[in-house]
Amino acid sequence: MTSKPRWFQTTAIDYPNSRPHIGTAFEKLGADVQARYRRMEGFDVFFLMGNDENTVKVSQRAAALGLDTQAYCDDMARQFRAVWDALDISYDCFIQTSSQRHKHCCRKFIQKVYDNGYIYKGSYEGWFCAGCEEFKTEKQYQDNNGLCPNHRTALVRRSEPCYFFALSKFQDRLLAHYQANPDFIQPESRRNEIVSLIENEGLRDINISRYGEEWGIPIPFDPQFTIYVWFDALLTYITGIGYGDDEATFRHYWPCDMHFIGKDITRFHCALWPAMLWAAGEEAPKKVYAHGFVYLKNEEAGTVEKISKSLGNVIEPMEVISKFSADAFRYYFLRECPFPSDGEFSWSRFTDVYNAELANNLGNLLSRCLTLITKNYGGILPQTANVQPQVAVPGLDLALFVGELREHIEACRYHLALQKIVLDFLTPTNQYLEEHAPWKLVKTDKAAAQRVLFHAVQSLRIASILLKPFIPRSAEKIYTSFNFAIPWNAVRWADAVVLQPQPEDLRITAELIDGKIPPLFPRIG
RNA sequence: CGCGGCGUGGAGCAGCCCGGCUAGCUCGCCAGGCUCAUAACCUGGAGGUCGUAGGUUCAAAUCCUACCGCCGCAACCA
Repeated sequence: MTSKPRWFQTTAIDYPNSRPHIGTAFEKLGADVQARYRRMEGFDVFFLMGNDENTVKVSQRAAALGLDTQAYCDDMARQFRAVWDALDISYDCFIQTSSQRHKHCCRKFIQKVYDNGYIYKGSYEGWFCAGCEEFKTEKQYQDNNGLCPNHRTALVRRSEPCYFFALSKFQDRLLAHYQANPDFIQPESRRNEIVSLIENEGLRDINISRYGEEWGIPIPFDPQFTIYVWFDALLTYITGIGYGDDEATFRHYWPCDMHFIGKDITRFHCALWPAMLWAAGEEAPKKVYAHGFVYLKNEEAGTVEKISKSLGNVIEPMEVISKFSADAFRYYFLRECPFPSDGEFSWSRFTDVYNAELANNLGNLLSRCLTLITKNYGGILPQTANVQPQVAVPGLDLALFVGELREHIEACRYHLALQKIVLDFLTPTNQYLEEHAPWKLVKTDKAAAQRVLFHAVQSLRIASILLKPFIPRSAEKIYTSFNFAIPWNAVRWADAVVLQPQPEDLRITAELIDGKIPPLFPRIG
């Protein structure tokens, strides 16, 4: 293992009932920015993702399609990964809960919790539908006047044996943990929610078994039962890094630095999960980050809708990626939808943000710099070797600026980080060009115009570094358009602050067509 | 009284916690400028009862009270 500080992060694992939509992607994007940023900061990053397959609904869905459940899961996992790959999500491992490795390690874990005395046998009573072969919640019972929402047949009161996890025993310890670790649940609003929930309602022991299911992980100490999907799903976070079969790797990365989850499953991660770990003698994760949701803005109706299959308003990421680009997709959601709270998607908003900030501001800045240097200097700015560069933004304290961005990124306020880059850095650089007008200056004082361009290009270098976690491909294109000394792969976040002379004259290395670079972000018409 | 969030010029937001310069920003709109650039860029302008009604204060978008409206969560919806 390396001596670098390590950074282990996960995203929630997804049900492969259907393909991922833009909301699912939102979470992965937020996590990906963090992972990329941490790598630039020199961390030994491990980024875990996966699919949650041991649920009855998955086997039902497979059966409906006439497929073997495992084959169905494998195919869905392939499709999920195809989307994540297309979005440049830089995960290190993708785990399927139907994998033998996960099942094996999962059984080891639950056995340990059982041995430690936190699992006991009891019976679960509730409203059961014979058609669905599952219990319905009290709310479902009431909403449907005692009938099954699917079968319209009467629900029957039924009790069956089951195993309980003694969650209630951890209530005080959890509250103490929240108190001692104020950052454990982020953002703060979610933390308040959980704390008040536990203080007001308390925690009950939960049923962690299902009886008579074929699909799922059998409980080692009573194989007639399978493990409740949540108990099993959460365990990916440790089986994915070797719990139970690769002790060294597990010890290296655990406890997790950040679990990225949706705000709807906060309680599982903030209450159940730490309790499970403690019950097995392991440490709780360091931080759980519950991000907001993406809703759809219905432009005709002027309303905001939840994304759902039943409403038929699902937008698949691939639709946006193939129409525009992965970076356009990334930029929109990271810039326009606050990660800590909710955001909205609409095609017209997408067009606005893309045109205004990516095409007109960033892309155009690159174009004008490249063209000016090519036309007037043949692509090389003479006598710029060993010249001290300056920031082309008057009054900007670069170190302070980059430091503020760092704080935003570490708190997952990506929208504010991007806003700052555009407003406080890119726009002023465009203004700088306007003010010094090198296209005019070059006619009277070629050396002065050359200095203006030299400094303006520094902005592009800095911006590309700062944007690397957000829009990696475009950032690379910008950076590699010039002969900057440090290779792209070796660029650190801190390099954004460093203004250093280069041994060579600044020159354009981008591939030009008729002396011009094709627009980085062609405007959407 | 289940919990939580929101309501600021046409649209989207910031400001509110720790009241105080002419309520700030982006998009859109209008008028100029520039012409290096992706009809892009730059400058200026119009447009606001800061949800409603009270209260506290020399002073409230900002604090207090009530009400109205919208939304999310409510233990297998990312």
